[in-house]
Amino acid sequence: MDTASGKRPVTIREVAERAGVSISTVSHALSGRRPISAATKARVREAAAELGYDPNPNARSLRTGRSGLVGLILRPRYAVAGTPDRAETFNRLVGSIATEMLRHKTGLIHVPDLHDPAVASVPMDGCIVAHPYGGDTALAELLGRGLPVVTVEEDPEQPDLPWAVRLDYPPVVEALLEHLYDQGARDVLLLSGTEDNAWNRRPRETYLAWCERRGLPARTALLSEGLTPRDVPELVQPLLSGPDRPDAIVVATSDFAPLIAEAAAAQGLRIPDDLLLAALTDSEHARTSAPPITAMDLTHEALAEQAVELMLARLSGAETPEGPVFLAPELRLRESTQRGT
Amino acid sequence: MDTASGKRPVTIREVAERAGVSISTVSHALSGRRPISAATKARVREAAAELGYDPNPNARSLRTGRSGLVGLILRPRYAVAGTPDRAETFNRLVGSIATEMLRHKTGLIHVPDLHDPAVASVPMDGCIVAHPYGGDTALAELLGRGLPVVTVEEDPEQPDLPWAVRLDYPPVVEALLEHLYDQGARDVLLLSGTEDNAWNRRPRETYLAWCERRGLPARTALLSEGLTPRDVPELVQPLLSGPDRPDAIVVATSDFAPLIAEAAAAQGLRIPDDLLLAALTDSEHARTSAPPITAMDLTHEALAEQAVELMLARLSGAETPEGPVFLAPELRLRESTQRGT
DNA sequence: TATCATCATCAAAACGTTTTGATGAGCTTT
DNA sequence: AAAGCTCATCAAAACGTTTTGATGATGATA
Repeated sequence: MDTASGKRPVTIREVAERAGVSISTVSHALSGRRPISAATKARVREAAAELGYDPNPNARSLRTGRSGLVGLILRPRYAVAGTPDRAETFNRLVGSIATEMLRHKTGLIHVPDLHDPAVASVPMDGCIVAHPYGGDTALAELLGRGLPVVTVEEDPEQPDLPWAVRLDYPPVVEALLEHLYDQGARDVLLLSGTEDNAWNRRPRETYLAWCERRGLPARTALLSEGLTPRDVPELVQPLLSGPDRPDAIVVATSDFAPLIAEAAAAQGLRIPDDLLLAALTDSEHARTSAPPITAMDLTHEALAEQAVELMLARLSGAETPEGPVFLAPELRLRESTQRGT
Repeated sequence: MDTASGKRPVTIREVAERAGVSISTVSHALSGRRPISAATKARVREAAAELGYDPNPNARSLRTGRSGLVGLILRPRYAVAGTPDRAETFNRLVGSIATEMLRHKTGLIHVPDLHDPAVASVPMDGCIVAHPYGGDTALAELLGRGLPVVTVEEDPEQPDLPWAVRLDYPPVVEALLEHLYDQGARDVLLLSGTEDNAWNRRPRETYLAWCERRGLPARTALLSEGLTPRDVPELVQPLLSGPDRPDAIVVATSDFAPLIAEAAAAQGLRIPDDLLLAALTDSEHARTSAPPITAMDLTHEALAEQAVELMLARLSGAETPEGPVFLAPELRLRESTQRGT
């Protein structure tokens, strides 16, 4: 077969020659932006079909200034670092945005690396930045270029940036902490992740305020999202021994929750009887662990839906609210925080 | 702030003026394709940096004929139809390819709709078509355009199309069937999906051959991948009652396996004691069902890795094997097919 | 019959790059 | 000092569209 490669694509000029008209007539006939007689239009259509004409997207975009494509930059590094354990979050993030874009029949580009000059830049009409860092440089660059940007979660350094789809953490985190309190917890340890984004910052703020209000000690530590499962138990071990061990742990990265449960078991601590355990993301690990672990679901699908809709509305020139769209994470109460009644 | 929008991007002409050189000198200085004196090169670099110059990707691609972007067309409709239940497969497919592309710092475009003329076509140097249909029209169109194509799994009507990454089903499906036989199954029912792709065709062929060779009855039925969970039990119910009910079921779509288990339980059939049950994809549903269900893992991640590597090798002009790359699916034996010893 | 409006089509410019053949300045060689 | 080279830079063409002002033909009006 001659499907080999390097077959030169059909241009509008060849269509014009075949139909016996000028280039501009072809353009008008196909786009319908100027009246063309029915006969000519039919001849042009036929010629285009016979030749298999497909307009060169680069030429078109160069001329019109729009590509019809939306970019996607996914911030959390750990997700890309891509241990298989962390893949679920990444897949869900990417998959839900891709699904939404397909529903709207609009092309989506995963932008590989905005800053590397060796990487060709990408023709996009707008860009979705998911989970930006504090003072995110990529975000700043895109805004500096005047490109329409929609963020999923806010840049914590610029919380009032317009066109953000945000999660409303405080009420849900507080509900979780109150739940732990109800179950008897008086010494709650918070293990945050190390990426500087809204998901790590906001719940921490709420936690600190809650401890203060309740008159409880605030105890926090960091647990990098990039850790391998091997590393976690030994890091957590010392926190669980000794007389002043916490009676509840809230860990950000839910993939680590089962590992903490193991470490606890190794110390002879039962969950939930001796230690309550909850996570700030949901995941298969959390759902299927024994016992199942209470977690906050970030509702990535809903975030994706809102972000894509907002972006497409902006690009189509529709009126859009500049203020942030707030969504509520969902609390999934499971056995790890429910003591037998 | 003036990050509003519509800010006209910086062109190479402005950089040239600022640096006091010609346009072509700027191009050469930045690309290094012709020798430029160190002093001039520095001046150009500086001017570009100060202005925040970013070459227009459309103009560049128009001129060079390459965009540096790879397209992705994901065939299975049910995945896109996107009931949340089926999202796992879609996310894993998309996520693993996106991950690989990011690793290689190359942009990936989700191609929305190849045939809809209302949808702008997309500037890609090559395209990965995942799980093509039999006689796939999109695949044919891309090949017709002379675009480099790599398929994940083959078009079952054109199994010998070059540059495919394929799963080697027969040995693994046979191993599964033998396993069922060892566990006592003598009447195995196969419930295939309705999408016409390799994943539905190949295992079915192996099953029919195996039944023949073993002298067992071949019993197959269809269960559309697009069914909602509600529909499945009542469709399956009649197959499970009566004197000639099967003693083992292999169902393609693993999300349906737990539903079949429920239907069986409703008939008083215990798994694995009265009925063996296995699936031809793996999923969370299968892993966490009670009992956990034996399944064939299609190793999407490995497929993605091979496909992306093959595509990038072709685009970079490297020597690549035309013949298919074969990978083996992995059999995950679980309780649903293991009778107590 | 001469003039004017209408309609369909055309020619040319523009989008922002990369690429290539041409040009001029500065050295070396005779 | 004239001729030949090398090196750095430039001007112009080309990529394939869309868009717009111009043009010619046709039919209606005075």
